[in-house]
Amino acid sequence: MNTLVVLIGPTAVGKTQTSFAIASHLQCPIISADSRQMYKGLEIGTAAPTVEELSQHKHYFVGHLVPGDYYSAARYEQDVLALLEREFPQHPTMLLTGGSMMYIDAVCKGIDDIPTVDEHTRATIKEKYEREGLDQLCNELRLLDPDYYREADIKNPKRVMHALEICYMTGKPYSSFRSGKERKRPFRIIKIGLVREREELYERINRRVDIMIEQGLMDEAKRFYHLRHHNSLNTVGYKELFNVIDGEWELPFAIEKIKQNTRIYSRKQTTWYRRDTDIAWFHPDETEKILSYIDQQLQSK
RNA sequence: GGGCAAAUUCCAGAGUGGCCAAAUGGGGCAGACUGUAAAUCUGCUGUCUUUCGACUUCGGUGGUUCGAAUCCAUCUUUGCCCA
Repeated sequence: MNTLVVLIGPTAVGKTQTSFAIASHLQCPIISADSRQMYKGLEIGTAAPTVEELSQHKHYFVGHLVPGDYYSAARYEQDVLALLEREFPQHPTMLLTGGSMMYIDAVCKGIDDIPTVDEHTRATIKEKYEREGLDQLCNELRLLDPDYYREADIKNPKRVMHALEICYMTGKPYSSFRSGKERKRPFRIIKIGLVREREELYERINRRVDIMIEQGLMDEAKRFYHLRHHNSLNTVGYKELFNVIDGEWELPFAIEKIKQNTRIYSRKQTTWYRRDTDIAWFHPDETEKILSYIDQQLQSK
């Protein structure tokens, strides 16, 4: 049976190094599950694999987009499934790794088939929100999709707007597209999680941010300043430096903020993964243990 | 040496007699998550208790008052000003 090994863990925990060890062991390419490393040009701020690392291990979904390109978890799901179909004949065991929780869940559990919102609808709802406010959008949602309204996070503008976008565009309630059902995959999934003591992780985060600055994160941010309103640049490490460019923040303050926001991000990832009981947890230093765990899982059944 | 101002819960900072365990922001913690998710949003944040509630807090001490973070005295510390 074909197998997808999924390596997850909070940012800066050490996924990259471990992924190389696993990829070498399994002799397979690496599928990145990082929603920001996909964008070309953001290498420093997203701690993307280096050119050298890329030459040693074949990677998919690194730098294949340009900041400003539209992408989503649903597209990622499709793209990865298509890739796996192509790769499994040569590599019956594949490795997926990254920190984008929803992307990983989209691959492992599937995501409902909801139409992609067109530009026009998106602009219409956005304008409506800005002009009439969230309450008005909620009122409308209650009429158009009472089922979703009941369970929706109605304080979250993004959720409310998206539901309305779908209602407007399709003429059907958003909830009619939502099954919430987990998809069965035609391959086995082995989930490996990496953890460190919080203090240890924070030290690594702080150190990594300092290194990013030394490597020229500021230049990278300057290069993409003109695209700062795109979601791909609404990213820890860039948004803070944009404030420096705007003259609102001093650099040292921005650096502290990057560290802090990265710590917050790592905690959010941990919260997400905590409820996933399929994950086997290891310390990143336990490479041998991880490899033998994978072997053992591969041999079973 | 003299004068003035200030000391508030992790931090900043409101509060000037009861509606104050004390606004608001930051930070911290926990959580949600189906379409640009490194996004977006929520809750908690003195102690004990499931709730009701009880108890201890607003630099120290001592007063005034039915009642004080708020008023008075004094002490300590800090800042500013005059020497």
